[in-house]
This record gives sequence, structure tokens and C-alpha cells, in this order.
Amino acid sequence: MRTKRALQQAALDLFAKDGYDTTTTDEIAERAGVSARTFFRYFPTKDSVLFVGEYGWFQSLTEDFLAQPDSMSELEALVETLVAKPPTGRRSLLLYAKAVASSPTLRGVVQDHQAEDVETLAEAIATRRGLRKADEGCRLLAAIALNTYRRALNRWLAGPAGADARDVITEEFELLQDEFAPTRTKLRRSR
Amino acid sequence: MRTKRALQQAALDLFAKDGYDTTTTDEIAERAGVSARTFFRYFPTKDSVLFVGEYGWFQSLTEDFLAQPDSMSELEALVETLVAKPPTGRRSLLLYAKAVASSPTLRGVVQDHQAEDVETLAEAIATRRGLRKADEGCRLLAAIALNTYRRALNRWLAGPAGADARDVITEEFELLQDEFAPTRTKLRRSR
DNA sequence: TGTACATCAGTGAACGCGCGTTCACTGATGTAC
DNA sequence: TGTACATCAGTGAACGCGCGTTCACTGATGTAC
Repeated sequence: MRTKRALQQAALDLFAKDGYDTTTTDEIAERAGVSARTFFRYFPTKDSVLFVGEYGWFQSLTEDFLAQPDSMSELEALVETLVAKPPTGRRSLLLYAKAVASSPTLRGVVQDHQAEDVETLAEAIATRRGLRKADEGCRLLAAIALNTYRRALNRWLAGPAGADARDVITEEFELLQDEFAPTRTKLRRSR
Repeated sequence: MRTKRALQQAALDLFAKDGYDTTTTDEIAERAGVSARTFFRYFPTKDSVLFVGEYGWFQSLTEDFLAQPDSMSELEALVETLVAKPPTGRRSLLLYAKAVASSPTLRGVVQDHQAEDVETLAEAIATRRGLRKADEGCRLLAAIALNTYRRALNRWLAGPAGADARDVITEEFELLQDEFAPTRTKLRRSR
């Protein structure tokens, strides 16, 4: 277990510093102080070393979302939920962001995880609406909400170290409303 | 040039049939009727064989968008533009979608292209608003619009062969408005 | 019409590199009796 | 306290595979004079 953590930390550092593609599994093992062979004892693939322990987090988030009072609008409830559990470990998140930024392969994997999250959140929204299954509307809202949240996270990470993540999240969702609320018109196209 | 096309077509067929990761460049060359070495004469990397000639398309789209009358709302103008140039070549698009679906690496590359498109569209929106540079609002709207368009495309490809892409696009954007227009509330959080 | 030269698409063979696998091993720690 | 056995983290060496590169070549086509 200590070895596993050492490998993960070494990988995160090297990916952020040198880029994912140019870092070899040998280098990761060397930095972690174990033999090259040992890397594959703990991780089946090179990229899996980055994605561990992310799965529980989003699940608990949707539970919190469903616990929000019905008096709130959906977006309000979402923002409350996200703001109640602001991201922690800015330093690690920055390394992670740098690592992901360095490789299309990683971005692909991240996107896959996000697609799962969209589906999870869409189901939660469906439940809150009293639907049995998520419909296209739920999925669209979920996709946009997560997209907005991701944008907020990126802005927070790119901004000054002292900024409050909760403020950035709230701002980004207000921006979302500002962009859409005033443009109410019929789109029905002429034939 | 004929060889290049043959390689592209062979790659598309094989990727869709067997998956990107399990298809080798040797197999592509063999199917195209040329030697293995010739593949890398035309394409610097395996994945580049899929992404050729996509760049002009989106540029011309933003020009069309800017040509829409000012009397239209932004979303109306967007939908008009997208509907005016509906996607063609359903068969190829289906193969392409299957290929992309088969590999996280490809999804990463596709996402990178989409990120560029978001920036391009954001600039166009900024121009239409009389801004010099795209601000966060422009980018957010662009990201959501392209996300919605991509969703519409996927639904169209997944649906029956006879469906009109323009109808699906219009529907998806109407759904977008329905989801957001009614939820106008203040999100400002209590401290 | 013939000769010399340039250009260019495609080939063959060999190689470097890094991921991931396979097989057989060591050496430390615990556990049964 | 001593002996035998099991378990388990980590190692070493060798290998297969596929991407992508390098070098030197062939053979067809065009072009200058």
C-alpha cells in the first residue's frame, strides 16, 4: 500500500513536470524507489495510475443533491450541493490538471469518466422530477451543469491561489443563467 | 492522392469494424493495397488518418453565423446556421462515430478539436455582440451550443435512417431553451 | 527522335522505443504444532 | 523453542507487439536540349 501511493505520487509529479507521453513507466518506478516490474503489479496500465479513488466522490454528491429541499429550483439545488463540498487539495488538482493537459489520451479517459457522471447526475435529476428514468431533458441539463462546473474548476485553478472556489462556482452558474434567461424565443424553423 | 484516399477509407472501415486499438497500421496498408511503409508516407501518426479535411468546415459555419440578420436572437441565428448546412454522408459519419467510440485516445483527440471549435465560435459570438475579444459569457454559450449540437448529431445517427437531421437539431435546441427558460432564479448564495 | 537528368510515388529491411506479459525466483513475515 | 509450511511484496530477465524512423533503393514519368 505504501508502494502503491509512492507510485501514484511519483507518476503525478512526473506527468505534470515532463508530460504524460514522455514519461515512461520505468521512470515512475525508479522515482518511487521500486523496480520497473513492480509498477505493473499495482496498475494494469500506465494511465490507470492517475485514476484511483475518484469513483465514490461523485456518487455522494448526487445523494447530497437529492437531499436539497424541493423549494429550491434545480439549478439552485445543484449549486448549493457543489458549493457545500468545494474541491480540496488545490496543489494536487493543479498537478492533475497539468498532467491531463499534456496528453490527448488522458483527456479521452477523463471525458469517459465525465460521461458516466453525466448519466449519474441525469438519473438524480430524473428522481427529483419524479420520473422513473432520465429523459433527454435530464441528460441535457446534467451535461450542461457538469460542463459549467468543470469550467468553474478550471477558472479557479487558473486564477490566484487565494480565491474561494465557492465564489467561482457561484459566478459561473450565474453566468449560465444570464446567458440563457434573456434569450427566450421560439426556435421553430420555417419550412 | 488516390493512395491517400484508399488508406483513409481502409482505416475508417477497419476502425469501425474491429476498433481502433486492435487495428494495426499494417492491416490498413494491406487493405489499401500498398506496403506497410507507405502508410507513414501519408500520415505522420496512426490517428491522423481519421482527421483530415475537417478544419475548413467549421470556419465556414461561423461565417454563415455572422451573416444572419441582427433581428434574430443568438440562439435563433445559431440554429438557423446549423440547420442551413445539415450534416451529409450519414454512412461515413456512422463509421466515424463507431471508430471514435472504440477508443479513448480518439475521443481525446476529438475533444481537442471541439475545444478549438468552441473558441472559434466564441469569437464569432463576441463579434456579433460588438466585443473585441470573447469573454467568459461568449465561451460558455459557445460550449453549450456545440455540446447541444453534438448531442443532436448523436441522436440523429442513433435514430432511424429516414429522420431529417434538421428536425433533430431544432428539437434539441428547443429542449435546451425549455430546460433553462423557466428556472430563472437568483443563485446568490448566503454566507 | 534520342539522350541525359530530375522528380516523385512507393518499397524493403532493419531498427529504437515503450507498454505490457510471462516465468521463475528471493526473502521477509506469519502461523501451525 | 524449534521446525515446517504458507503467504505475499518485490525482483530479474526475457519476450511479443505495434508505432514510428532511418537509409538506401526501384521504377515510372516528365522535361530540357
